[in-house]
Amino acid sequence: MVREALAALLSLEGDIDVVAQVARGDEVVAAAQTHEVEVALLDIEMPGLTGIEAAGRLRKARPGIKIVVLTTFGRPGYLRRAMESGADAFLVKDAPASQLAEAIRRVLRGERVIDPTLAAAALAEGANPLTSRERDVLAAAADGSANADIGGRLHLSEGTVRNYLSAAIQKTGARNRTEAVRIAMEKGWL
Amino acid sequence: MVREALAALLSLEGDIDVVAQVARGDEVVAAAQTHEVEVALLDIEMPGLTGIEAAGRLRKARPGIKIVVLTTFGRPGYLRRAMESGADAFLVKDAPASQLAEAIRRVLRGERVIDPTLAAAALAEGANPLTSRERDVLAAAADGSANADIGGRLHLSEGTVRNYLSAAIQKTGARNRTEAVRIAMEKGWL
DNA sequence: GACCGCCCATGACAGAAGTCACGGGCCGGG
DNA sequence: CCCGGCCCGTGACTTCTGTCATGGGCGGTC
Repeated sequence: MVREALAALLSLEGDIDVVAQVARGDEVVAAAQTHEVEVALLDIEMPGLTGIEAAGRLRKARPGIKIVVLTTFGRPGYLRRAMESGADAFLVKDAPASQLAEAIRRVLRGERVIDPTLAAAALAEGANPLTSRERDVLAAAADGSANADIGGRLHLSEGTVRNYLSAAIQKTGARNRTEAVRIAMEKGWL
Repeated sequence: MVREALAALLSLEGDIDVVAQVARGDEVVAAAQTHEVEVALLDIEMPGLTGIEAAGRLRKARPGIKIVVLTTFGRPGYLRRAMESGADAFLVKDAPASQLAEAIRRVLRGERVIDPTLAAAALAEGANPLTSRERDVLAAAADGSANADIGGRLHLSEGTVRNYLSAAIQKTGARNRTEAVRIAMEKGWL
């Protein structure tokens, strides 16, 4: 519904045509192959593939297409990963609607468009301090699984899970796993 | 942005006029007083007041206005509470856009509009089994606070917090507080 | 008045979580 | 080659969680 509404909004702009829409991240590249696309507008939260992953694949498959990433959550880590995946613009959904069409026009002129507040936050925070395994374990702990379950799922001993979680708790500055998950989520580290 | 886009979408329908928009739940009633409103379209996740709370106040202040509740999350508990607050329709955002205008027309004809799948889920699940205090404690535990912190915030002893949490864990069928929070959230019990 | 459910509390106990020290293997950089 | 970081593991220890039994007070209902 939101996608169709945004499409309607963009269609009202005289200089913008919506040539294709897909509901899933893993349908993005295929749609970009079969239509004349100048700009792709991607949401991060999508079934199939996230918008960030889709951006990376689209960049590889069709480097000429400009990419605008749109998301509900202005998490600095999202911004960082989106830009690393080749996005040309990064917008949050609570920005005014006028910025959307404007961002599309600007990326077509070769500019990069980023919310300045978010850019500052991303820079201030530095890179993701979690190692690959720490992220895995923390993500597995997010749903409330016990250490033994996580170990089983990731083929690790229970003690190792404890150690990784302890490290993640230290690095996030949290006081337990639940807080660590929340903080890592907010920063976009997961 | 989403709100403006939905407004644009609805404006394209010949028989619908968007006469007012607000960004916060606590501005809904005031806007309904100063405009000629037949139908109010409310999102649940809003700053200030939730759409459900806003629906209740609007129903009291202006009983004649039809209320359509729109939400990202199709949680049965949301549906239940929305209907109890006097909503005439309940839609999820991942429904096709055409349903939105259609729902507005139907509530104006006096009908109630509810996603049948969601209605079945709400009925199958029964009412919220958590007591008021269990909800309070569970909500306070959601961010990862320790029992002692929760007790301090809610003016309870640590042991009492433990007891309420234990009860909530039983009732949700969870195996620890984190899972209990997740389940209660999914069902819309918080 | 007896009963029930909710509220709040205490104490005891088993188990899970979190910290710390320590070890080995692997790989890349100076 | 040595060092550092990441990976994976063990063992010991403290603290926090979760469960259970048990109690009193309060408000409803039959």
